[in-house]
Amino acid sequence: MKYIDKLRNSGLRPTKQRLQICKVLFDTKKTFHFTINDLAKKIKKQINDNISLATIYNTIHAFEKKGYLKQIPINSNETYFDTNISDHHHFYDLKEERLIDLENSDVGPINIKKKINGKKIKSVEVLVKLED
Amino acid sequence: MKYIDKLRNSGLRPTKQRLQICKVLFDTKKTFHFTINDLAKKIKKQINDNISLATIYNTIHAFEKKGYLKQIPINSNETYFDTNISDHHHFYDLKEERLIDLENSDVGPINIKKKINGKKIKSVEVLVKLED
DNA sequence: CACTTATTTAGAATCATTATAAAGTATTCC
DNA sequence: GGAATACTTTATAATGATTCTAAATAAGTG
Repeated sequence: MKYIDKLRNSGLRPTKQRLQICKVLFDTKKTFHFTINDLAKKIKKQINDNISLATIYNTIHAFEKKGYLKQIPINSNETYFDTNISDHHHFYDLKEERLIDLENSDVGPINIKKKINGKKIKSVEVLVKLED
Repeated sequence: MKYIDKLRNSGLRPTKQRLQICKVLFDTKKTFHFTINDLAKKIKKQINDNISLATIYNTIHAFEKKGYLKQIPINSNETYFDTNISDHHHFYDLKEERLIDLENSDVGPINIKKKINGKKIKSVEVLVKLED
């Protein structure tokens, strides 16, 4: 029922589909990275039920807007999301096309000295590209 | 003739189209960010000649592979490129969907403490998202 | 339960990017 | 210079992720 409350509290109706997606995304101790395509496969495997692709897109975007997911800035034809919404960074292994978490403690503090008038910093994200 | 040599030296034939694209990209003191669509418009305006979109894609990818351009990691439906290939970072103004350079001196040194076995760091890129 | 509003859905539409394959151009070697 | 070869360009088609549409369904409210 924790997901029912979570959804209700953010103004999202707790539908069967959203609850199933919550389960796949958040019913695990480990956080993970995924694309919509990854997620669709995972859903198909874990729940014995079909959720329309459009619904997966809608839900992921709603969750991202509510702050339950983060997009990872990376150049790829697919959009990557992260269930780890804490302030942290990523390695990207160019050869294996794989994202690896960098804990905040793995990166020294980042000091942005420049200011832009009337703008606030919303996030600071570091992408470290790896090669062999 | 500098572009002819530049291209030849990297194993690319100096074709008319590539030279024209070089002119648009590199014949200016200022570096800039662009998408393929931006660039196509710029080419149309600056040279009175048509270059096929396929050629623009081919050329930009060739230039990126040779290190004359960098892709900017950002979530957008279009790929952003940068003629500034030096080690530097970006602000991204979410509202105006605009990229702004952060000189290396605007960002304190970034210390990546974690190591991945057998992998070398190729680049470290910081994206600072701005909101109002 | 009736009513309003949000959500789901299949399929179509969109749009950036990549593939194709034929015509054109640069390079090489004589 | 003039083949022969290899690389490029090009228009167009294909691909593939994402978004749109509009009808059907489900949730919230009184």
